[in-house]
Amino acid sequence: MTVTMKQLADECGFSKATVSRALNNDSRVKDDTRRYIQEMAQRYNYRPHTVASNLAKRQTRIVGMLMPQAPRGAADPFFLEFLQGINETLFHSGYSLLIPQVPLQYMQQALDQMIYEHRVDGVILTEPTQKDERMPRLQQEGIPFVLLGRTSQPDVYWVDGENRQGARKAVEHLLDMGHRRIGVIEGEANQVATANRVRGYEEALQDAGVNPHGDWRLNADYTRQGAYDAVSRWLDQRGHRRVTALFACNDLMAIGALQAMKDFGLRVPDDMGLVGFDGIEASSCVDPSLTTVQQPILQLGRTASSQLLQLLQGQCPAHRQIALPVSLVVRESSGAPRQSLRSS
Amino acid sequence: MTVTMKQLADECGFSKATVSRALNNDSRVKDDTRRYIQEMAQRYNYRPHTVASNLAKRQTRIVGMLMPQAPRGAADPFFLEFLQGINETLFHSGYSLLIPQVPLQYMQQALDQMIYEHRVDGVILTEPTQKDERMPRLQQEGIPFVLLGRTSQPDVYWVDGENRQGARKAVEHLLDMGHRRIGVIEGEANQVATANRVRGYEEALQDAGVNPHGDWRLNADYTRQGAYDAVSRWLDQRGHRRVTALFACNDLMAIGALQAMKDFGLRVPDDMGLVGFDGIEASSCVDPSLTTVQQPILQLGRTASSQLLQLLQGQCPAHRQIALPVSLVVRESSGAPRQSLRSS
DNA sequence: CTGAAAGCGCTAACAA
DNA sequence: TTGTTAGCGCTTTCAG
Repeated sequence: MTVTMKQLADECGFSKATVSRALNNDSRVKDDTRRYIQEMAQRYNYRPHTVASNLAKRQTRIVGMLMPQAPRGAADPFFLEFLQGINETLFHSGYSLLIPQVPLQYMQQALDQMIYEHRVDGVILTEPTQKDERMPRLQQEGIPFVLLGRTSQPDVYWVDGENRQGARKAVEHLLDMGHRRIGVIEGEANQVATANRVRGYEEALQDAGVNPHGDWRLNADYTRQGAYDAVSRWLDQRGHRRVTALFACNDLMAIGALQAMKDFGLRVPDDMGLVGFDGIEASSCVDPSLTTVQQPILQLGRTASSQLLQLLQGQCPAHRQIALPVSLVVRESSGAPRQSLRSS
Repeated sequence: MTVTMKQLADECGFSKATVSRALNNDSRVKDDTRRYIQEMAQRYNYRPHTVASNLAKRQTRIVGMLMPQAPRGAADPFFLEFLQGINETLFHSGYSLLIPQVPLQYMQQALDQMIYEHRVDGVILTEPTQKDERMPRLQQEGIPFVLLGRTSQPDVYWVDGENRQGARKAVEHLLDMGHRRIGVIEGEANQVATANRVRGYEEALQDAGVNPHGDWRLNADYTRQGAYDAVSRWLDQRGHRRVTALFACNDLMAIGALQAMKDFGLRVPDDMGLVGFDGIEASSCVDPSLTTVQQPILQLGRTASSQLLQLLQGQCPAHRQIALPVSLVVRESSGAPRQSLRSS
């Protein structure tokens, strides 16, 4: 039994136009009538028909988000927390988030739907790759978007953690703990974030006068299982014989590495130091707890979405590029003394 | 540079109506013209305007999902996997999922928006409480919905895991391992799932002739931290003095319990056996790995969404209530021998 | 099999 | 300050 605006208008004795204005707080309507109409709307339990309103306004009040490439994705707690930051912000501005969480092969199709079928007003992209073809598409269609991650294109709005510096801090910490031969578990190779984290790793070693050996690099895909497999193989092949610590490009992989080492009979940190990246909750739950680079995950989500909201409202955000600082959280896996969860 | 249906129609030399029919595979249009029009649509890169189409059809092709009450929610891996099952199914039918992941106090508001402002065609509810006021709302508005969880209302469509039987299996397993005094870490009290799991726990004990003691019940809220705190307090107060094993109503709480025991200096399973519920991925990652009751999480999501899709398409699903079986996965925390991740 | 015309419910010029 | 009049882009009777 829904009441339409026309019915409400008739009931009020005003025209649809006035009712529409009153409900949208247009300044051109007399205070009395606005109050009256709003009151009536309440009484008749009137609710605007979003779809109709959207059609007329040529908007959807929906923001699309393309989840990262499989096999990473919603399984990574990082993105969950990120999502929460986004949702929070959007909700308060009356926007909702649409996440076509689909298999990789449909990713393009999902983006097309969002863009060309007018399903969303704006988009949040994550996990940019070296030459990401999603951005030109969005630009061409004039759809506002914000990127989680960074790109060299100067006209793109992005938000990112300090990947390179974070990785540096992680590796410098391992160096401080006395390690010299430090390996790295890399995430997917085509991602910008991977490149930057690996760069930070290399720089730290370089500064310490250590020349990274080819055997010290393990390729994985940002998943736990992927890292577990890669590290297991590496251990089996005795690729680790001279390495005393590993820096993993994210926590999930660090956790996988931890398990592989356990299964191989290596103790962490005694036999092998380990540092992760992201600061997901699980990093504090594993045993030994994981030393990691804490990203301001929620904040990344909030920032990305509020940038996008500004764009959608036709404003021009103060900064196009925002890099948020990260911090090293020292726990057990890198060799520090045990600590309890009690303090948390 | 979007092309509208009118433009396409003009280009084709047909009327909008025919074009609309052709593109929607209406049988009343000649095969030749249909093919021709579809070809032209491709060529001109025509994309239907979803909002307009939705307005005319009085639908949105969007399904809303109300995430569980805080503090549980998107932080629980269970729901992520569940979500994935839903998304998969919906995507293949051209539906998308809207998840207003908002603070608890806005939950009602979010539901209202979805319902009354015609933002969604149907809803998936989770975590029913004893007297859940969301269902009457939806029923009154005639909005199709499916429940994850169960209810006594006979006319509601629901999908659920076998909570009671699962809990029984868990506790019977502990009994088999020689435990008699088995405690339970309960989830939020007002949830139906909690009641059923606790019931299963009680029944198993009863059948074994064990009379559960009041001290054996710990109250928590389905979160890791909540369980950590509850168990820590319990241990401090020496409430555990006669208990040799715990059944946690979900894995997250089991993990929290694990940490609390570690911090207290108790070894699992030697000093205290532990079994969880859900079978989230993390249950196999912790140390010791967690014996748990595996729910068919993905399948729950798929089933719930395909039930809903049927309702949305005006069909009548074969079953109103679907209870999917669960299975006990025995790992280390209940006293079984260590096992490697390699097999996974 | 195809077309004309009337909406879907709301917004936004343009008048008054 | 308010009302009139066209749409937004698509679907769907109802005729032909």
